[in-house]
Amino acid sequence: MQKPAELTTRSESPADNDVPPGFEDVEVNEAAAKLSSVQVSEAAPDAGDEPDTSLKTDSLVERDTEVKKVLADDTLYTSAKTFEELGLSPELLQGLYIEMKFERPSKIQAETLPLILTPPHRSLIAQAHNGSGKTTCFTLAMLSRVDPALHAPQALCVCPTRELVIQNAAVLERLGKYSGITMTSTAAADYATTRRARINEQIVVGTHGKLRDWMSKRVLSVAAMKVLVFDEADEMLKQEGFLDDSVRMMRQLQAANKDLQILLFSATFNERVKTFAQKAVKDANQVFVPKEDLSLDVIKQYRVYCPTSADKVKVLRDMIFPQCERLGQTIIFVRTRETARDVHRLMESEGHKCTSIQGGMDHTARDRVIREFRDGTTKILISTDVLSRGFDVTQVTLVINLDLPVEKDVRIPAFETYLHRIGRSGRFGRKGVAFNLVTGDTERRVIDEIEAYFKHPIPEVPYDNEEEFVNVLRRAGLTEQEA
DNA sequence: AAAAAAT
Repeated sequence: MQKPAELTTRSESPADNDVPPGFEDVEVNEAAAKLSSVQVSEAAPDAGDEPDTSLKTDSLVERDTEVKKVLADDTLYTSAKTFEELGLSPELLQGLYIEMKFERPSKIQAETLPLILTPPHRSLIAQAHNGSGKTTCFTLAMLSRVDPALHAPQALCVCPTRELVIQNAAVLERLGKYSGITMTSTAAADYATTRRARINEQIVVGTHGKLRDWMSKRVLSVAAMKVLVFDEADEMLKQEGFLDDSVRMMRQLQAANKDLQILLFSATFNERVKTFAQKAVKDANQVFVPKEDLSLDVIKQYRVYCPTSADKVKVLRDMIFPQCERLGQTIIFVRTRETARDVHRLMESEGHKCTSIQGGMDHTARDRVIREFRDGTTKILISTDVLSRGFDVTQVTLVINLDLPVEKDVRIPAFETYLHRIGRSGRFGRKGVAFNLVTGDTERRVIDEIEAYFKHPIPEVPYDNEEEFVNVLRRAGLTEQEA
């Protein structure tokens, strides 16, 4: 694993000082200087090979969490080893222990919760691995900061998809079960048409479109908002995506409350989005993970060269579907809505049971597909990138990229999307395998670039050798578990 | 011919 020497090297690497142009240089440089001084003093004992556990309260010295913290001021934060240390209410502790069955904070929770919950409640830009418990972080943050006596919306969580809204609302509901705190979501109700009164619920989860509608109709008041969370924040701040809506949302809430706490959470922040986020959210604390450390080792990744796209379907038919009863659950990602529909129809016509989901379907159909997949009725789900981020089904062990993740210009790899897609498997330390089906020179280049970007090998498996396929699945430990 | 998101 990681040698102490490498830790020291990393802590002094120039990457720590890569202040984005146009950003408030002074503050960041001060913070960076503070950061490196912390690291040097903590790295020093390693040189003598003398274990000094008393100093190792910071995750910076932990081997498997190479986080880089940049603090906005001198406030002293101690990472939390227990939930009790966080000063959470007894009701929230009950939610954690009884309802969620959590015992202690995960690493990202231990690091970020003190940053979020300690006055002056600074904003936070936080990067955390897929399945490392970041939903719990921002959910706890919202629940802790709400005033239960005030019956008005005080925390808002914005998500990129309806499915994520539903999922986050469910976590919120469970964690807040004993708190008496009220909540609603854009997927649960249509206030604009069904009721004229204002939203009284204390926490609101939603997608942009409907939130904007509610706010413009004054159904959702921003007057008492204290916390604004962006889940999948890099996606929410992407130039050609939700950027405009997200910025407008921030301005609107900040206009009502200049002390608004903004929390940006994602597993990925590329340099461009990171730079923008740092400019958009002033004086934020920051927690980042280098991209090389993000490609989770628990997920075995392979490439499968297929001569034609018909051979891709052949791989599904001959290798994947016959194994699916032994495999837990599988998500097959495709690039377009049309492909999702077509592949679904084709496989069904051949007698293979599966479902598909894409943004063109109506809400009730989407909800039904998700429900059936969650309860295990369906083993194989074909999906566009609507589910690439955040979707959490523990039983998913296999991810197939039938189309590689690419940008609008299909020659350009969508690196972040790749990481999010394969992260749908291997949830919470379970096993996971990802097969990338590759046809043609463009996709060949794309998978090579993805491999190089994350510095993580993606070895080849032949497309027409069933025995080899089964071996790969067995070696990964996927076929041991009987359905 | 990209997906995602309002009416």
